[in-house]
Amino acid sequence: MRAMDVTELLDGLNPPQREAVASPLNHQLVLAGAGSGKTRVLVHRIAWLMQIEHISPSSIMAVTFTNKAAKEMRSRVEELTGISPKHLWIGTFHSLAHRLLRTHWKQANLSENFQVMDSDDQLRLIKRIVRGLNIDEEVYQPKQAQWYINAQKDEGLRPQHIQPFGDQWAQTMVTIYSAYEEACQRAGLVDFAELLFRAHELWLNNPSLLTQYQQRFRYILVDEFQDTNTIQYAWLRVLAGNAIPVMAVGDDDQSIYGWRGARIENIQQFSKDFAGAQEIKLEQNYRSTGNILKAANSVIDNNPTRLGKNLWTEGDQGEPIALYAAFNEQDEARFIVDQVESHFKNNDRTYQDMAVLYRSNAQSRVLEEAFIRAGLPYRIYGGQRFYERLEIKNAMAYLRLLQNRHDDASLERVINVPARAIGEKTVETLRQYAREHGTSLWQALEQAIRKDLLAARATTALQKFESLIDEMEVTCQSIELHEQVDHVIQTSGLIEHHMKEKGEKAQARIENLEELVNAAKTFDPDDIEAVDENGEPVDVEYASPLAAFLDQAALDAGDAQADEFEDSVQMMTLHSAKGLEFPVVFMAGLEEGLFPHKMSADDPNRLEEERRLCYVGITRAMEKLYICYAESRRMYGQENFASPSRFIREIPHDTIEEVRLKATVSKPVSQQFSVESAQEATGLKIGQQVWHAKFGEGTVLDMEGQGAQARVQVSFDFDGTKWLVAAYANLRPMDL
DNA sequence: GTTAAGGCATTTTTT
DNA sequence: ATGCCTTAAC
Repeated sequence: MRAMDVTELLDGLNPPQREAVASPLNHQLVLAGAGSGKTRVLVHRIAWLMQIEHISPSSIMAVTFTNKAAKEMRSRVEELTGISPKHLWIGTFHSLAHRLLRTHWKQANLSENFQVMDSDDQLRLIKRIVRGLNIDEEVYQPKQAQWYINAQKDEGLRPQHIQPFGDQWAQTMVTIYSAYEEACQRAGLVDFAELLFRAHELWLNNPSLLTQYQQRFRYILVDEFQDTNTIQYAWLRVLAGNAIPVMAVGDDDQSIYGWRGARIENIQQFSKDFAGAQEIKLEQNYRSTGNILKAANSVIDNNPTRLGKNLWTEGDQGEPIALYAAFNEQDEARFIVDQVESHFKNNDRTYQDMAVLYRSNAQSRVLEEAFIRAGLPYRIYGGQRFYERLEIKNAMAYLRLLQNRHDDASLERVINVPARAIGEKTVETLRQYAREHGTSLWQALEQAIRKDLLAARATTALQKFESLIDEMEVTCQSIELHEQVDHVIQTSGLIEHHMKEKGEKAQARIENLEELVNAAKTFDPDDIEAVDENGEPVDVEYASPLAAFLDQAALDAGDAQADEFEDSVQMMTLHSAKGLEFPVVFMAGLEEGLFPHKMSADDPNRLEEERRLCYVGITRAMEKLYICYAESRRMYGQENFASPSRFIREIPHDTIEEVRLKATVSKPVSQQFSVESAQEATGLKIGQQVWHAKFGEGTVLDMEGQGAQARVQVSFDFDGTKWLVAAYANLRPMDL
C-alpha cells in the first residue's frame, strides 16, 4: 500500500469537492451538475475513507447503475490509491442484490441453482402464463402484463398487497402476476426486478442477517441517485439503518428514466430520511465552454420543479452553438457528414472526438447510410446486445437446460430449435400436463414418454430430445467450459440451423456463436465475488464453471459491437449518451413531435423529462455543439412537417450562430420566436400554473411570439392541451 | 412442419 | 418503410 497524505487526496479539487471528500462520516447529499467532477469526488472519497479514516475496503459499498460505471470506479480507485480494490463492494444494485441472494439463497427462499432471466425470457414466460390462464391476449397483452408486474415489483408490491377493487383490468393483471410468481418460484427463475425485491425482503425477514451486514459496512456511496426507484431506495434505507453513513450523489436535472420507475423525489426524500444529511452542490463545470453551459442552463431553467443549480466555468465562452435548418432528414445527415469531414481534416479531430446524438433509434438509419456513402467510420451504440441476440439466447438456453432441467422458459425456447418435429400441439400437451400436475415441462416430457401419452411420432421426437440433452450433460461433465459451449452448439444442431438462414445473417450468427465459445474461454469464475455468513469476501461456491458463466451472462448484457478500437464517430440516443462527453457533439432532429417526443408532449411532467434529456444532450459537448432540425422528415414511410423544437427557442440566441448552406429568406429561428420575448409579453413562465375562465386550471408548456402576437401553450387539467393567444386568453397565474 | 402473405404498431434502456 | 407476429396455405 502506498502511503498517501491528506494534501495528495485533496489536491486539484475545488472547495465543494473537497468538502465532499473530506467531510466527517455522516450522511451527504451531493448534487453534482453535469461535468462537475462527480466520479472524481466518489473515487477520492473512497480513497479518503480507506486511507485517512482507515476503513477496510470490504466495509465500503459503492453502488452504481451500470456495470460499466462500476468497472470504471473500481479501476480509478486502484489508480489513485494503488490498493487493489478487489474487496470493495462496487457494483450495480442488481449485481449486489444478486450476490447477496446467491450467498443467502436459503434465507431468501430461493432454490440453490436459481437462474436470472432477462426481460426477453420474462416476456416469453408471461405469454405462456396468460395463455395457460385462458385470458384474452388482445385485452390483456403480455407486454402490458410484463410492464405491470415489473412496476409493482419496483414499488415493492406482491400480488397480495394489491387491492384492485372493482377494476377488471387490474384484477386480471394481479391474477397474471400471481401465476407468474408461482411459475418463477417453481422453475427457480428470478427476473431483474425480483433481484432487488428479494434482496429487500432478505433484510426484512432476517433481522440477524441484516445486523451482520450493518456491522460489516461502515460506509455506503450511491451514484446516479436520481435514478433510484422505490425498491432500491427502500433496500438502501433498511441496510443503512441508523448507523451507516450514506453519500448519495446525483443530479435532478439529469433524471431521464422516470418512465422506467426512477423516482426523482428520492433526492428530496433523502434529506428527510437520512437525518442531518449535509448538502453539497457541485456547480463548477470542467467540461464545456461558456456558451454551451449558458445554453444548457437556460433550457433547464424552464423546468419549474427542480432543486436549482447553475453551472459555471472558469474557461472561456468558446465558439457559438451552430444551428442548422435542414431541408429534410437526408440534408441533415449530409450536413453532419460534411462537418465531421471538415473537423477531421481542418481541426485535427479524431473521429471518436465526435458524436451524433438523437432522440430515437429510428433516426440512426439515415445517418448511418450517409456515413457509409461518405466512407466515414462510425459506431452505433445501443441496438441489440450480444447476449440478447437470438442465436446466443438459443445457445444459452441449451446451457441453462443442462444446469437446470426445470427451466421451462429455456426448454420451450429450444425444444424445437432446430426443428425436430416437436410441434405446437405436442408442446401444448406437455404444458397442459405440467399445469395439471404442478410439474416442470421437463418432468411432463418424461412422463409423456413413459406413460405413452402421445402419438408414437411425437414420443419418438421427445425421446430423441431427452437423450440429446442427457448426452450433452454427460459429455460436458468431463470437459472445459469453452469445450462445453462448443459441444452444445455443435450437437444441438444450432450451427447448422443458423447456417441455413438466408442473407448475410447466417454468417453473422455463426460468428456470434463462435464468439460465445471465445467468451467462455476467457471467462474467469474468480471474477465473481461474494461473501460468507460473516460478511467476509469469499468466492461463491458455484456448482460448476458453467453455472458461474450463465450467471455472469445474465447480468452482463455485453457490448453491442466488437470493433471498439477503430477510430470512429459515435452515434447513439440521448439516453445512452448520459455520462459521456465529446469535444464535438451533433444533436439531430430537434423538432416538435420528435424531440420533445409527441408521446410526452401533453404531460407537463414528461415534458420536463424531455427537457432534462435535452440538457443532458447539450452538456455532453465540450467545445463545439451543433443542433440540427429538419423542416420535413420521412418517418414511418410518411412525409412529416414539423416546427423546430421548443428547446431551440429556449436557448439564448446570442449563443447561437445559424449555419446556412442555402439561401434562406426567413429570420433565424433562434430569434423568430424566442421564449424570452414571449415571456416578456405574457408575464408567464413555462411550467407555471394558470387559470382560464373557460378551461380552468392548467400548466404552461410552451410559448412563442412577441408583443400582442405572443401565444401560450397550456395543458389544461380537463380540456387537454391548447395554444392560446395571450392577449385574449386572460390567463391568471395561480399562486403556488 | 415449414414458408408466404397480410395486419399492425412504431420513445427512450439497464439490469 | 420496416420489422414483428399471427394466420393461412403448401
